[in-house]
Amino acid sequence: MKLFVKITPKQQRVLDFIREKVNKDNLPPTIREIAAACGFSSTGTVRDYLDALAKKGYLKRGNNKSRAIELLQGNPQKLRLIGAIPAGTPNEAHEDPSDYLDLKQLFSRESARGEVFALKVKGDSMVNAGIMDGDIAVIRKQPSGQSGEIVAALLEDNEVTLKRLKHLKQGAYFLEAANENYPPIEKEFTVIGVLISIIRKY
Amino acid sequence: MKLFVKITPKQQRVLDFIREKVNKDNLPPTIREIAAACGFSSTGTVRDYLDALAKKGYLKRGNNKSRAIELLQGNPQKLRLIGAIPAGTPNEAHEDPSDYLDLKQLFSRESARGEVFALKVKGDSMVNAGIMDGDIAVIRKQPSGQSGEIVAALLEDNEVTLKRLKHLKQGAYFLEAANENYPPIEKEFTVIGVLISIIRKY
DNA sequence: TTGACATCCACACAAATGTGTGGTATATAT
DNA sequence: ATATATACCACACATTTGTGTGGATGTCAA
Repeated sequence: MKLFVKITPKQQRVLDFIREKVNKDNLPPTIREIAAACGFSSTGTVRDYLDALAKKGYLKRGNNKSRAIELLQGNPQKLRLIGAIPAGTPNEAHEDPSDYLDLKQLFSRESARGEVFALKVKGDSMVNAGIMDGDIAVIRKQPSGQSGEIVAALLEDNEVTLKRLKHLKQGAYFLEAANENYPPIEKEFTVIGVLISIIRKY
Repeated sequence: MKLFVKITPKQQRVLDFIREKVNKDNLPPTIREIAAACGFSSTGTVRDYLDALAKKGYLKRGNNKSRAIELLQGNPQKLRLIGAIPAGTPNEAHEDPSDYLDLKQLFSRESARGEVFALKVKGDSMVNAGIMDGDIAVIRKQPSGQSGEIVAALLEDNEVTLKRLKHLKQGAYFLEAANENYPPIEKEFTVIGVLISIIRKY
């Protein structure tokens, strides 16, 4: 899949119409609606445009489904997800669903059950785990965690903290920071959930 | 059109399925897709449900148009966002709208200003900036960046890398890793965008 | 000159799709 | 009693819709 493929003015016009329809009606147009709007007399022409735009990564098409046009750029819900560019042939258009990051689906399963909340991280006690001051930690609510998992825990003073949970042989637990300047917490604490995601905004 | 009309459990089930489809695929379902999902053997049954839900103001229907179902009572996908010093346990409900993280709006502003894409981070060259192997970097496409900003850059060998951009006095630039094991990159490179967010899933 | 790409067309066809008609049954309110 | 709403079904039908096939022309790089 090529990265930044230029789009021709005519392709831009087709794309603009689709975007306009989606924004206005919340419903992508059919092939014939595009043809009528852009002045094409053949459905095949529109199909060629859609295939070209899909190949360039501007939209995604469904198979044999009406109106199955999904915009990928200028649409914050779904982002193109690229890995390291393989040196050689970077121009295949493969329909790998893992090529896209769907923001709506990021936590859809968990949040549908209503057991997810977000926690703003304060301090640098987890910097060595890549968790920085100001990060947003997404937590799935649950009363315990496995050893090594990063959990949100409620301390005695009603403060919520993010630490790595460690099990001891005797069934005891403690909380370990990912920063040598912070001592482990062995006092009483309650696990309120496990970390499932970190979101940071710059 | 009446609002706040009660709907029956079965109507709720149909509505939930539509909402799920719209959130997941950005495409409303067809009548027959609803029938299959909700266990109806007749398309007429679904039409009756859609008419009932439309009459109650929960959705709007188009005429003779496929998938023309427009939800009128949306569900913003929001997460409770609590700070590090909560006034109580996160189980308590305090309904401040600023206490919610709206996933749909996470990158709406940035994507309005330009194209946004996601890049899967490879390697540990930015660990000291809290960016780890496997993280998803959200990049706003732009051809340059300010000194100190973390940018995605295209190297000579067509590899995309994430580094901190540094300006020199003479108008020259170089890329600096956030890991002392990696030397700065002063060879030819092209900035393709600036980092606006990091997303990590556990 | 070959190939890839862009830019169009016409027409056919199967499948998908919304709608229409005519039922059955239960419950509830007027 | 009558009307209204809910909750289904089967089947037919006309359209809508995406796709397939087979062209055409031109540009541009290798």
